[in-house]
Amino acid sequence: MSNASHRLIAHLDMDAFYASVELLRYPDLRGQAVVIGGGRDRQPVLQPDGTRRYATLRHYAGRGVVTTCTYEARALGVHSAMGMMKAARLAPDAVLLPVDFDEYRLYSHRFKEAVRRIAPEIEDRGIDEIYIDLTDLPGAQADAGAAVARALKDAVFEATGLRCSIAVAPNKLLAKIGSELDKPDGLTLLTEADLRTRIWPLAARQVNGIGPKAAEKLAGFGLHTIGDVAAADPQWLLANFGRSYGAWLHAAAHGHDERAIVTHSEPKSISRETTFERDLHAVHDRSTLSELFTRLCERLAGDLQRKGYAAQTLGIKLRFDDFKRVSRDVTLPAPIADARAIRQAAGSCLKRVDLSQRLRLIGVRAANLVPLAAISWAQTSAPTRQGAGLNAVPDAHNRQVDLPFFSASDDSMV
DNA sequence: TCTGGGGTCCTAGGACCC
DNA sequence: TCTGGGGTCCTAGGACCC
Repeated sequence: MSNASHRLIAHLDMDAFYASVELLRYPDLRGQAVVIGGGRDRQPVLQPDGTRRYATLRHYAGRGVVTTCTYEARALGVHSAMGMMKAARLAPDAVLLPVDFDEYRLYSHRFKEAVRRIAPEIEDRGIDEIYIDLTDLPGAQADAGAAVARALKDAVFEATGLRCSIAVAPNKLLAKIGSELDKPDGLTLLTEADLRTRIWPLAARQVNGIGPKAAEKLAGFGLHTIGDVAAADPQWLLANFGRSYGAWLHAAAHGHDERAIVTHSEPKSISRETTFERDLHAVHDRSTLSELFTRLCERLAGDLQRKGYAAQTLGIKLRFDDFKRVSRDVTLPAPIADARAIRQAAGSCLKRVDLSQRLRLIGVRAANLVPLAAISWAQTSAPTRQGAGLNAVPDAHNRQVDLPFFSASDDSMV
C-alpha cells in the first residue's frame, strides 16, 4: 500500500567484515595491516610466552587472492580480489590469516538477527550486506529514517562488536551507492534532491550493475561519471548498449529504481569448484584429476542433501591454463542428489570437451533444483523430456542416469 | 610468479510443439 | 515447392556481484 515515491530503503554493509571478525579473535592485530585469504594452513601459532605468531605475506607462494583486508592494508594498495602474490609485493609485512567461513557465517547470522528485531523486511545480499525496507516502520518517515538507521547500527554493534555502514534512500540503487559514501561506520541519508550534488559526480562504476566491461565501454565514449551517463541521449544509449541494458543505464543514472525488497528466495543452483595448485593435464594427471573430480561431486552431493534438494541439471565448468573457460551441462530425466549419479552425469559432460589443453580449474554445478520432499514418491514416473538433454549424452551406458545406484562403468575422466 | 569460490541474471540459437 | 508465428525448454557463454 505504501506509495512508491515515499519508500525508505536502507542498505547495510558490514565494514571489512571478515577482517573485523578476525580482529575480535586476535585483538592484538588491531591497527595492523591484515590480509585474509589464500592458503589453508596459516593458523596463528600460540607461543610458550602466550603471544601469537602470525604468518606474513612475505613468503606467500600460490594462486590465492585477497578475500578481504583491514583498512591499514588497503592504505598500502591491497584490495579484495587482488592476487596474493601481488599483495605480498605491496605489503610483505602484512599479517596473513586463512579464511574461516563458519565463523563469518556465525557473525552474519548475529547481525541479521539484530536487524530483524528492529526491521523485519530484510533482503539478503550475501554474508555481509542486506537491504532493509524501512517504509512502514513507525516513525521512520518523520526523519527520513535517520533514527532507525542509528538504532540499527547500535544494535549490530551490540550483537557483534562490529561496525557497519548504512545508507537510507528512496530505492535500493541509491541506498547501495550511499552506503559507500561514508565508510567505515557510516550513516548516509539520500533523497532525490541529492542526485545532482552527491551521485552524479561519482564514477559510473559505483553503480551496482555497471561492471568493469560496461565502465570501460562507457569510458571509451567519454562517459566517466554517473552524471555523464545521465546526460547522454537515451536513444543513443539504447543504440549502443542494447534495448534492455541501455534503458536501464538511463534509468539508473537518473536514480530511478522500483525494485522491491525480496525477503524470501530459493536457490537456483549449487556448485563446487577448485583451482589446482599447478595446471593439470587430462592424460598426464589423469588419476589426480579423477580423484579431485570425484571429491567435488561428493561435496556437491553433500551440499544438495544438506540443503534438501535434488538436481535435474548437472554441469561442469573448466578453466584452461590460458584462463579461457567452458561449461557443459546435461538435463536428466529425473532429479538426482547422490554422489555416484552426479559423478556419472558430470563425467558425461566432461567427455564433450576437448581436453588437450592444461586445466587450471574444474567445477561441478547442480541446477534445476527440486526440493527433496517434492520428489520422494513420484520418482519413477517423471516424464522424459525430448531434445538435447538425452541427445547430448554420447555414450549409451550414460543413459542410465535415473538409476539411484548405477553399475560403475564410468570412473574414467576421458 | 597475475587473476578464488559461490552465486544470479541475460542473451541467443536450436529443438520442439501448437 | 514454399511458407507462418508464437511459446517453452535446453545449452553455452558472458557480465556482474559478494
